[in-house]
Amino acid sequence: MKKHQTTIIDIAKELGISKSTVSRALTGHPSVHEQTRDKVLQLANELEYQRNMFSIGLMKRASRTLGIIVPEFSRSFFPQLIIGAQERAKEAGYNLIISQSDESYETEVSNARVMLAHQVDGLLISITRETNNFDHLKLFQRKGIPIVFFNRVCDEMIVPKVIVEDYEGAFAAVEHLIARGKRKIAHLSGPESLSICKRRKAGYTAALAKHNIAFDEDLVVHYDLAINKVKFYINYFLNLKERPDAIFCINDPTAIEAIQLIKKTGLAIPGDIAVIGFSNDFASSIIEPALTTVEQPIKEMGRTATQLLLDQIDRDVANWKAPTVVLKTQLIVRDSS
Amino acid sequence: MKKHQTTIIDIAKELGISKSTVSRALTGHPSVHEQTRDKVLQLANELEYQRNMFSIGLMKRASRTLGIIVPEFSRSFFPQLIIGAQERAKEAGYNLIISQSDESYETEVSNARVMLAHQVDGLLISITRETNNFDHLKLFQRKGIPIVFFNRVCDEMIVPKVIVEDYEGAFAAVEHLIARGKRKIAHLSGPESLSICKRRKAGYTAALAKHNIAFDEDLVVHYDLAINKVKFYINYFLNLKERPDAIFCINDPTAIEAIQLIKKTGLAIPGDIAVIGFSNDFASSIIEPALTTVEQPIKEMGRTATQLLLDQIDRDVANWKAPTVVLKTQLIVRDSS
DNA sequence: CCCAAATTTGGGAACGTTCCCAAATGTATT
DNA sequence: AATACATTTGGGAACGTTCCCAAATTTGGG
Repeated sequence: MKKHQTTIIDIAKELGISKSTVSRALTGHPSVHEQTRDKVLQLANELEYQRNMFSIGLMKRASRTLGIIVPEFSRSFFPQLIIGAQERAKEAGYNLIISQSDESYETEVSNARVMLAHQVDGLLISITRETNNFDHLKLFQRKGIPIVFFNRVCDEMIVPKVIVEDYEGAFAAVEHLIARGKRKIAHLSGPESLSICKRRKAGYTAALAKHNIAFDEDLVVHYDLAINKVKFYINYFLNLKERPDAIFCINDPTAIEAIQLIKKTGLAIPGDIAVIGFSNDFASSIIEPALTTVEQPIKEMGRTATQLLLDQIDRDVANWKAPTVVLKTQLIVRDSS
Repeated sequence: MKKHQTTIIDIAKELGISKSTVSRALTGHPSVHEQTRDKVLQLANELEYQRNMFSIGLMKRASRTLGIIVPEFSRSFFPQLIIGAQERAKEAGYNLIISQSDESYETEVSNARVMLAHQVDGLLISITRETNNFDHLKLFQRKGIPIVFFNRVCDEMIVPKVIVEDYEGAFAAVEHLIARGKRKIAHLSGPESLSICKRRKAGYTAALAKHNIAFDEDLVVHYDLAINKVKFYINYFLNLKERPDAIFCINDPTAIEAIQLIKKTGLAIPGDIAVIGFSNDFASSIIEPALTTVEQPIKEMGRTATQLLLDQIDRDVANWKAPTVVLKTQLIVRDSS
């Protein structure tokens, strides 16, 4: 099935010169006669010559390939982020291998192995909601392959990270709810292990404190981000003796689900209950009432993370302070609050 | 920066055996003494040995990697499809390299080159709305690398294809509108070059014919799928002397945009104008009124396309009839019709 | 016209693995 | 004990490229 691939040796033989010269001509090495170069280039083109990544990779011990592992694909957040990462990688002459861990720790570990097998020059990763053990990533460090975390980061590893102003965004969202007269503000958060959840919760708490609203433990619940479980927690809120008058949700898909559930009960949004999300997904402007949310620069996050990775690859200094870049967020006020 | 990678030679030296034996132990070759195998496996594990894809690829002239090129990432359709493809690839022990052409012909060509450079064993592709020249894909055929088209296929190339019942789906959608009493049914289609558009339009035309409704050329327009241009064509429809009483849109994002625009004018959906989409995206059930649409088995399409590709890779018979698999569609009736 | 310097080319090792063939070792059969 | 045969191992070529060093060729200045 697979035909013979034309190699530099084919070209060399055909032109009666050595493979070294062909190689030089093809890679644009300066010390090769112009006529020779032209002949080589033309013949290469004619024979549809294609450089063999394997032999090059073997020689250079580098693949000019970056890997990215994201937890999921089904909402718009990560695909958008990947576009940004891919753009930057391409600009720098790198390819990007994409894989998704499906929110499963095991798949993440397996994906990491694949990345290793593909000899990626660096890894971008946003961990799953389950990931508590980071051995598979520390392995990269031991092998000297740089890593950058984005969005969902690992606090215990000292590597560059890109996050957004989760704290500030959450703070602004909750303060906005307070300004709207809401006082019993609930927070439907994600897994406590995820740092984004911790930071958003901290912003929520701080906003309440600033306005002298007592923190009520019953009004904060954590769930595992499985979209079909939103119903359970919304029902819990709605059936509390003192029903909350606003819900700050950990992300937009959760908030959208919440809005749909609340609407079914006949309660008015935002009159009876206001809802706020986080991330400004595409669907958020479509639902009625349109969702108030905290916008984050998604594509930018992909680009920045990739840049930090490239920085590490170029650098050969071992000990430099791994930066944590924090990108701005912005509150988008719509009809749900 | 990059540390020394442990190789089979390191292991061989350490154990005082030959690299051949190590290789055999690692690949599970039967003719190696059990004790030797165990020793090798244990040391490999200890040294965090990782097989080098480059040398293996070089030897075997196969990468056990498939490539997939999709036109875009921003809506849920292609990401979902990729999940299906990735599942099937993984099951078969293949990795998947993903890239998106951003609806640009040039990027598609460039992506194809990257796939070639990565020595993919096969390529899955859905072409951009611009692609009219297929030289970059015929090159794969000449090199003996199998291709499978899905969703947006190329008619002139004889390779396996996976599509859905576009004709039947469109037929059912239009017939449903007619059953609802609609008679002036418009069709907002995509680029005429795309076969899906041709087929859906044929279904539309046939449904009209079956019910003795005259085909009105003014009621069919083609556009390039740039979402910000929907406005122009919807306005065109609304300002016709004989305003249509239904619009069959080429896909869900278009239909969603249409609904939003029509709502702004104060016209009732579906009373004044019914709207139907195609594909059943996530956002379609969220918008109000919820969108009636033709559901297609997206993940299944990804799986099937991958299977067809694997079939070709395994097969060494040169001339076999390239199959075109047609997957079922199903009309989902909601509130917009 | 010759020598030195600059330009251009060729030869061959190296990258890490697989795989074939031959060699070595072990086991059974007569 | 000798032969045949099965099991296990080692040696080395091959995959396609890069890169170093040396060889060949051209160029230029005196």
